[in-house]
Amino acid sequence: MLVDDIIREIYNTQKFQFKIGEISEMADVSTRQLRYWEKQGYLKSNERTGEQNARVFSFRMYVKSRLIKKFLDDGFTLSKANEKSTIIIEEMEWIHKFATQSHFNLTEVDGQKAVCIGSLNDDESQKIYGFIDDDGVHYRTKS
DNA sequence: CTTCTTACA
DNA sequence: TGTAAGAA
Repeated sequence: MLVDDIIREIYNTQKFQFKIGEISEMADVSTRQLRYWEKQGYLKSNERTGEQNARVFSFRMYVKSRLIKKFLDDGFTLSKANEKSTIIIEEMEWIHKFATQSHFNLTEVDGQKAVCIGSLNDDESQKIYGFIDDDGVHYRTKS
């Protein structure tokens, strides 16, 4: 399975806080592994909650456990799987920050949200805008 | 039924 | 890593 497919699969999830059993089921990883990965510092759980001091994992940790699982399946060692997963998580965070902090680039064109990519010359009508819908991303000038 | 820790195969 | 035990 491709990383992009996993990301897409993950973002269809609605819930954003999970118990270890839920992470285990969703990411297809044993609870034993999850506890071990946490002990190694590959995963971090939030403040323990409830009577049994049960771990609570964030959505990000679900993403990471799912990625580690993918790389383990690909034959990487746990240590390497963690490194590769960490890089992807960091990239995702960077992109998320970029997107959420780039409001100054967001405009409305023809009633649709769009981001100005720039223009090939000084002509305002030549500015290229990026749009996104269910079919994906596409670019065009103002109509 | 779930999770926790510890210990052993 | 799996599994079992006893406790919460």
